[in-house]
Amino acid sequence: MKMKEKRTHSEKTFCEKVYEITAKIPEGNVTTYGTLAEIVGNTGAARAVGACMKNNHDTTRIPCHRVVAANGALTGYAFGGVLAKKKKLEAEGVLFRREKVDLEKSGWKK
DNA sequence: CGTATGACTAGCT
DNA sequence: CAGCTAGCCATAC
Repeated sequence: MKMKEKRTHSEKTFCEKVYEITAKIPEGNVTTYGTLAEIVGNTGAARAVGACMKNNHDTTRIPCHRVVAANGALTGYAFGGVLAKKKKLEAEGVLFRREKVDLEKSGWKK
C-alpha cells in the first residue's frame, strides 16, 4: 500500500485545516464535527476531526470548545471535560437548550 | 506497512 | 426517548 503518499503538495494535514477552520468560528457560534469535516473537504471524517482536536493543545488559538456534536450535544474536551466546554460556550453567548447547544440559533453559518 | 483507536453520525430496536 | 450497532476517516503506535 502507499500510505506514504506524502503531502508534499500540502504541508498542512487534515488536522491543520481543521484548526484553520475552527479558528475562524466567530464568538457565540458553534459548529459540528461533521460540518467541519465537510468544510475541509472530507465529508464523513467527523471522527478524524475530533481525533485532531484532542491532539490540539492550543485552546487559546483554536477554540475547539466551539465544536460540538451534530445533535448539539457537547462531547469531550481535553481541558476540563464537557463541563468546562459548556461554561465557555455559555460565557461567549451560545444559546443552550437543556444540556445541548441550540444549533438553530448558535449554529455557525459559513 | 499493519493494526488499533477515537472529542462522530445515522440508523434500528 | 434511550440504548446499541455498524460505517467512515485520519492519526498514532
